[in-house]
Amino acid sequence: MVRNSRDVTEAELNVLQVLWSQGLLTIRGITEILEPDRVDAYYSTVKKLLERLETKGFVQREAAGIAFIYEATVARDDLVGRRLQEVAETLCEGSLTPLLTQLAQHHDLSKKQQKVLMDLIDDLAKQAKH
Amino acid sequence: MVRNSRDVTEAELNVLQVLWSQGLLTIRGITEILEPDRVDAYYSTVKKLLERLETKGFVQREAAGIAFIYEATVARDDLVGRRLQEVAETLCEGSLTPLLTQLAQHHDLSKKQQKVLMDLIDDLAKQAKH
DNA sequence: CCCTGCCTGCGACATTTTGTCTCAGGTCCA
DNA sequence: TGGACCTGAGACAAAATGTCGCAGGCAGGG
Repeated sequence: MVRNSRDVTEAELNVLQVLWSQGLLTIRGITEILEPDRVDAYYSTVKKLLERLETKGFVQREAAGIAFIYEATVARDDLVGRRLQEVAETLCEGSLTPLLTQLAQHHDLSKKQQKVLMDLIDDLAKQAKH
Repeated sequence: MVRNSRDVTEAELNVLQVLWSQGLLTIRGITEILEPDRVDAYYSTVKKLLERLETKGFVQREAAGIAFIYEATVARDDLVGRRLQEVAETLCEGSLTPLLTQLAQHHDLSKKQQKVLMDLIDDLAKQAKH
């Protein structure tokens, strides 16, 4: 019963977003962006969040004077990729085709775009079958 | 701090998978497929899982003689769609384009297929900009 | 030289979520 | 009438999450 523990939790993601948009930051820097009105209390929270992110390998830090400076080691797109992969594995035995199909049908693509996508999917299907 | 509570948990998904592949089933039926060796104990677990799935609207039941018969009300692809949507909202401000990009780059598509996809993505980008 | 402010490591907590089960009470049939 | 099987309601333990507190170190200003 190994728990699923999602890659990044909600609160952790907030921290990551800040790092993605601001680049390198100290704990305090991040905290001031996330909770400017209660930096004191929230500081520890951010610290813990970063600690967890680091053990998961999503951020790294580097000494800078008295403090540490944190930096994201995954890009937003990496995370997107991971999650897609996870969806594929959890629901589609690892195949990505169903994801493409979903994207093709579910959303605001023009008829033509849908056709392009569906053709590509057919293509993939053949390729897999071969 | 409204918790995220994923659509369907691991254990719940197992139940759903059975329903997807077998169609209509009673609690016992599902249990016998999932844990044939300990039906007695696991029966209650499946019952609870179905109960939760029902409140989430992912299965429905119908009286059938003395018992209830359960049926999935979401298809696997629906779930795929939901999860993709969630990824898009959580990481891409709702845009699906990054997901397509990820799919295009990340995986075993031929050069030609990649090109097709990327063109489609460009297309989408233009369309959005206009 | 000492105080204050900021930083760090380490751990505590309260809540929820999840997965598992137990119980008490009905129903149906051999 | 005794099982065998169902159901509703709820108890639990473990783990995940989000929040903080505390003690100790370094560094510059008064």
